[in-house]
Amino acid sequence: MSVKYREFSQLNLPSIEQEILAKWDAEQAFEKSIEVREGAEPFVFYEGPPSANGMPGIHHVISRTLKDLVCRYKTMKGFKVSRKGGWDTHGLPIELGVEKELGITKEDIGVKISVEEYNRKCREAVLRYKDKWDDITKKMGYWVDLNDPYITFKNEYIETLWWLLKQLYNKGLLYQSVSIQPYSPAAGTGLSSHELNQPGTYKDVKDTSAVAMFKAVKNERSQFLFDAAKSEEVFFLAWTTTPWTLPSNLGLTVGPNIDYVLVKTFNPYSGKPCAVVLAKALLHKYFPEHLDEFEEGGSLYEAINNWFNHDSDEFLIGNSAELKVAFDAQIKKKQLPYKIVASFKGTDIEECRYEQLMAYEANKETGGDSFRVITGDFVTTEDGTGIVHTAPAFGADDYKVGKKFGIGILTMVDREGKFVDGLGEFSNRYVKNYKDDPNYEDVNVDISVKLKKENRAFKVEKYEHSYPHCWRTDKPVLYYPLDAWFIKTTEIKDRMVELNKTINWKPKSTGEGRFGNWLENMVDWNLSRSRFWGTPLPVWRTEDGSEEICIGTIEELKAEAEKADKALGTNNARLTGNDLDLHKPYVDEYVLVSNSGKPMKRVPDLIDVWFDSGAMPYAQWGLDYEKVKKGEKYPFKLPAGVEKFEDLYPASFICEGVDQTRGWFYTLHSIASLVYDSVAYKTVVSNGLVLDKAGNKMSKRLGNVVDPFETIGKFGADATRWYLITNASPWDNLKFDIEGIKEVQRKFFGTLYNTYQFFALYANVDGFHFAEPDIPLEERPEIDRWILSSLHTLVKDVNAAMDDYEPTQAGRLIEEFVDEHLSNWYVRLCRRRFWKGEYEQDKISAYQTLYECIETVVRLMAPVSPFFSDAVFRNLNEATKHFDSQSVHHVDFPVANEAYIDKALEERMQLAQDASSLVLSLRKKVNIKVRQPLQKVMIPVLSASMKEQFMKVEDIIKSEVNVKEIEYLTPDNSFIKKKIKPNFVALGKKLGPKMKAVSAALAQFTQEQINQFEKETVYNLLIDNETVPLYLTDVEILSEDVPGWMVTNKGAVTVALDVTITPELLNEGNAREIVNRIQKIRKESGFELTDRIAVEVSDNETLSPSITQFKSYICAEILADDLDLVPGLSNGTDVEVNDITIKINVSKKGG
RNA sequence: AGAUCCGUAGCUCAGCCUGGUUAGAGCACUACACUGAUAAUGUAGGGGUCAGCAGUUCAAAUCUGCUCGGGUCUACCA
Repeated sequence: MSVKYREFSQLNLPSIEQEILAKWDAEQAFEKSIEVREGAEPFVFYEGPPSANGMPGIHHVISRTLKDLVCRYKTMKGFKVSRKGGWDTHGLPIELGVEKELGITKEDIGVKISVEEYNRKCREAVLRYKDKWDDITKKMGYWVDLNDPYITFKNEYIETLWWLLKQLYNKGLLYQSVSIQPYSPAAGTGLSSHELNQPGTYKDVKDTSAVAMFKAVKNERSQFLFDAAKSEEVFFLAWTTTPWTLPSNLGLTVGPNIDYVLVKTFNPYSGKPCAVVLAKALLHKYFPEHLDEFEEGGSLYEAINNWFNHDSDEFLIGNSAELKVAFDAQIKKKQLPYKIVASFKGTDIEECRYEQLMAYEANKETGGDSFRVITGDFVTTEDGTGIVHTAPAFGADDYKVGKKFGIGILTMVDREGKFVDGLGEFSNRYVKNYKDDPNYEDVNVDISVKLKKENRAFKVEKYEHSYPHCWRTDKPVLYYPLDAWFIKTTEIKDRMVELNKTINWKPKSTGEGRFGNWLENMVDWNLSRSRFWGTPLPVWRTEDGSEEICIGTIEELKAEAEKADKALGTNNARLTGNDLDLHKPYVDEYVLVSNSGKPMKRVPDLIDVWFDSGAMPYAQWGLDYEKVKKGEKYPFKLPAGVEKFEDLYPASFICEGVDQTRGWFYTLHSIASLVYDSVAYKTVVSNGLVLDKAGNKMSKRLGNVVDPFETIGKFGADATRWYLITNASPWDNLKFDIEGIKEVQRKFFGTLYNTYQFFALYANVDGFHFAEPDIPLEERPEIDRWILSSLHTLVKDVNAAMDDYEPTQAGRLIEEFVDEHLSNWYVRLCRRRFWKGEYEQDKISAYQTLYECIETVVRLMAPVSPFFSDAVFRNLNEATKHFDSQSVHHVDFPVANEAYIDKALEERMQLAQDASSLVLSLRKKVNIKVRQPLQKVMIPVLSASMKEQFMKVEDIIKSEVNVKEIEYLTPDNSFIKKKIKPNFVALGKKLGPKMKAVSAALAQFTQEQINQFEKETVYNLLIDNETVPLYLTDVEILSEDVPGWMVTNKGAVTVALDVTITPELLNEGNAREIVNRIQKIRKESGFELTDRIAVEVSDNETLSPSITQFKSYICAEILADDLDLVPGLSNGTDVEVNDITIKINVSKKGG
């Protein structure tokens, strides 16, 4: 039984992957990877459902690679990792897609197309690209169960959502209220934040803004203002960019800790004296810092100053025509004379009252205790006056603060965007030009003019700001109170913050910053959506809203439906058959009956699709009626082989793009917190975006989208995955560049491939099958022990990185090992061991060592690059049967054996590498090729342990750089020149400020001083007339030079090379050259590695002595039985050795 | 506007948490070498105001603050 290691014909990752894919299919490798862990501790993974109505992009490949590699890793670590796929099927993008396809808009639904038909189209559209998704999933090697995915539009799924909603309803956490939402009067519909975030919706527009004057009512609370002003009129200044909201004004909000001032001044339009309140910080927005041309001591100055201090509003200037002219000029220049007469905090004017600014018939009744000064944290002093005009109907902040203080609500604008009746001259006018009326006159201007005339405007100007517009009509949006259903997340905000602290966020900052911050500023979750294709809210109500029911299951719906049929004679029965559908329009046809016998209809709302996905931990399994009836905590179906829901919940790990922070991550977290007082996931990885190579976001519009099918087809999933993972941390944005994949393919996979091919080539020749028992570590040569030590260090580090969800680090470590250690040092130095000599201990040790390295590496990289690792693993394992497993994905992840790790050994190999590299660079400098042997290298060693370290790797250095001997120069040797420099870390702490002087003094040390220091181990340095004792640990002494030799150094390693070529050395060099030429001929002639040859060489006076002297060496190297010098040899190949041309004739023996 | 990440060689990234005096890799470029791993490999070279400014310190790419630039999310608010 001699199974050979399969050799690859070439490194073609895509074709290797196809082969492996076929095997996985045939062997059911994925299913088996879960089976082999049956009974093991579960590692719970949740798949964030993608929406299959768009094509998969390369950015999907990165997050799915992360998901996959963690799951594969955990599987190899012995966990049972079930992976149920899922599809997100509701939501606006799907509706928009269908509308685009049909060429219709929302208005057409119910007119040109029935809701039924529309929803049927949506249902068809949602899985349009499912095939493509399945295909990319398979091709990229993402192991997830696609046979039984959860689909959010299915009745079972929706039913579970209903059940969850009912839990919230029963806890009193689901309520209806008004909310201030973006609303497009032109389109007559509310807009979602998604719609508001469409490109181009925010436009810079110039609006008429006004600072209005709200007249304070004199009472106990405000008395101090009137006293300070010595006036009968005091005004609060408040700014608005939407004057049309002024008739709906009900309050003025100030910042509790903001400083305000009361200023005595004049109205800039009427010139009338007045006293106004505004934030101190914004004073100079309205009043000049210097009153130029308002001379001190002038008569106008006197008059106004007099007025400032006067205790009545009587206008002093009016008596003098001359002063009046000067005053008018002053006002016209907007150089308002003013005087601060009081300073106070926002809290000091809280609860002051003011007169309604624009009182009409329609806004008489306000439904609250209106026209008060209230406080809110959202007030800033960046703009306006620091006093916020508050119209609760038209701003989310306004609404919130208004509700808190009970100031009522007025909605003086109807849904078409025009003022209601009863607002005098403004009644029925559009607040913006919603109808494209060419004669539209801006009502905001008219309001401002009116305020000016009434002495109630302090400043009116055009103000440019960015304002949202409806993406469909291009008309400005307004914020408008609409009925909506909410989940009272704010009630458990503190608990959610607390639970969040137990979640392991990668990276940490997203959890603490972005997510933590979001939780801190949480508002109630607005569930309502006015759409057609989505999960309906399961609440039925009587017409007057006095009675309602929340339905939790299909059974409950059926029972209620039947009850209604009996009580009201309705025909619900037609809906409850087998084709029952919980979507619109069917669900809206149910009429249920209230306790008092009244009919109830479903409220029109659909729910936020984020609830769909956030509920997937529960809804993916569906409800188990038995458990529902028993009132179990987790009444969900369980898949085969799972005993309890706790084995499926919460997730050990989830992973999505960082854009899901306030999406899926949030909704999972809130539903789990609300319903189960639990986290939904213990670890969450949020990956960054994939940008194009210039750092731009990929978008269809820019045409810089990378097609994952093409990339994977061309370079392979493994190279793509490896590139995505190792190039940047998952949470950093990735600049995707095809060149990077090519590099990974060439450098990493190419090297590993070469290493394997090399191994297979010789192992097949020697018939190595790992049949022999493991050679004990201590019997293996130094270099074997070294690579094994490095390997186990690697295993340890990779385990640590993977456990910490740092696959980038893990991948980079593996790369470095394969390139630097395994290929570039171990294999290169050990090549001869594989093709020279008999099949005995040293050779077997080499095979065993290299085998272990390759096998371990492929197991380490299997999570990231599942295909190639499996291909190599299979090739190895088929020959050795090391593991009783077909696939690398069914075996355990390597565990480091500490006994193999020898840090001193790794260190000295580093010394050997450094020393070799230095000698090679010296050879290069003097142009002596490595094949030419040299006599001696001298290495200064600064300590006994350093010498010992070097001696252990001496042979390696000698053969690597082709020198005969190494001589060590000890510190007492006067031959080397030393250099001393401070040990900054140690000395810095000790000396502090004297550091600089000591450093300078050390630089001046002579060889004698250094030697003296070394001998006495202490040196008293005189710095600034102060003795500073230095010890050897305070400094570093390095050898710098060996006079008369070729010297170079790197760090602590210095080498000196004897470059003399003696005739003996030259002969040996020549012999090696000849070996080299003959090997070349062998190869060109296409001989087998094992073929024996006979060689004839033309006699030459320079080279023949070399050949004669090293004949046996040459013969051994080239597998020659005969080597003859033939004078005047005529046939054979011309070969040049050190500028001499000779002829060589090589013939195969026995052939 | 707020939060957050990022800014180091032409490009992609280490180093920063824990401050220490020649700031590293790979790619690309240039030159040379090697040729029984060969669609490989080695050696050498050029290439850096560590985004900028200020501070802390004997010492700052590293710690602090601010500014600028880029990305993302949230908001758009009088």
